[in-house]
Amino acid sequence: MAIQHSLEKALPFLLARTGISMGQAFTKQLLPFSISLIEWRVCVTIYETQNSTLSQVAHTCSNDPSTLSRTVNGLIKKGYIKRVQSRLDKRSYVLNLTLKGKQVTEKIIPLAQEYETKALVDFGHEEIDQLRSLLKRIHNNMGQSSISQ
Amino acid sequence: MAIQHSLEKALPFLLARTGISMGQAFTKQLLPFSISLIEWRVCVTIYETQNSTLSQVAHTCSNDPSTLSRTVNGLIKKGYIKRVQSRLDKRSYVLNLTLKGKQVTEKIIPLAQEYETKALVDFGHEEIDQLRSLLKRIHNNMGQSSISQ
DNA sequence: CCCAAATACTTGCAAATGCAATTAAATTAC
DNA sequence: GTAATTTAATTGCATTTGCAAGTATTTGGG
Repeated sequence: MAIQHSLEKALPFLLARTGISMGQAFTKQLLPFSISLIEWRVCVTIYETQNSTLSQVAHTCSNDPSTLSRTVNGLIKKGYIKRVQSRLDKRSYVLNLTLKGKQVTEKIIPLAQEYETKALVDFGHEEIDQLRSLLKRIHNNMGQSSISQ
Repeated sequence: MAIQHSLEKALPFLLARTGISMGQAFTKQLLPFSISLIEWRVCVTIYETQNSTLSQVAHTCSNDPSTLSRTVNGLIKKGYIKRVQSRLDKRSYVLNLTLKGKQVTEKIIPLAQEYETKALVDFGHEEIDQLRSLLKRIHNNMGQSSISQ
């Protein structure tokens, strides 16, 4: 007899596939802007938290620094980001959007908000707030505890 | 002045990074079993829903069929899965676990449950249920509405 | 003060990924 | 019944990814 287990109840599974499908759908929205999903995430992260370093962005986005290093290089080539060596820690480079990068980001933000509204079309405000808070708690659990090592 | 926007409130972002970090953490748990995260997902999907076809598994996991085609080939080589052409629709192949595949899957299931428990350490039962239901609703919204096209 | 360990970032390289094109079969329209 | 369209799966190919190794810098212990 089969072990009692259900994918429909397995949260890591539900989370992963919801994240993947949202990502795929939003990637299509980004097509006209010639910006990839990960580039968008980096831009909006820096937009929000100025003077970020690469490792801070990597932590925020849960991506590998090596991946983001290349992403940032691409964004610098596109003229969206400027990178300056930190005076406090010469191993790090402080990242900021250029005017051009800021303009692109601000053009996409409303799109992202509209997209989110559609994805959560039948959700009430309290539900959205609760979902946010649950996700943040999980992310915290992941960062601290032994499970991520 | 900056547009009003916060990553900490953007659900697609929160979802993506939570899914990514959970995936990364569980990948490490799988290391001793020499099975990748996506292989595990395929196995447990087939474990639960016997006689699945590739496209059904792809839909369940929100992965590209071409990716899963290769994953399934690998799992067949490992002797975890058997693939038989469907009599009803000769374009499809019916997938099932072999005994060996079933044994491996059943060995990992408790680990996955334990892992989930750790990730949700400070969550009550109702919170977990609610999170599940919210995620499923989003996944539904994604599948149906115009946003995924 | 100095050496060992840790951290920030980059790069090489092999593996994974996803889009596009292909083949084969089933479905729909006429 | 046949032609056109859709669907299932695979494969080629270019891109992306992430681990491991390497360099540079900082931190901590003795």
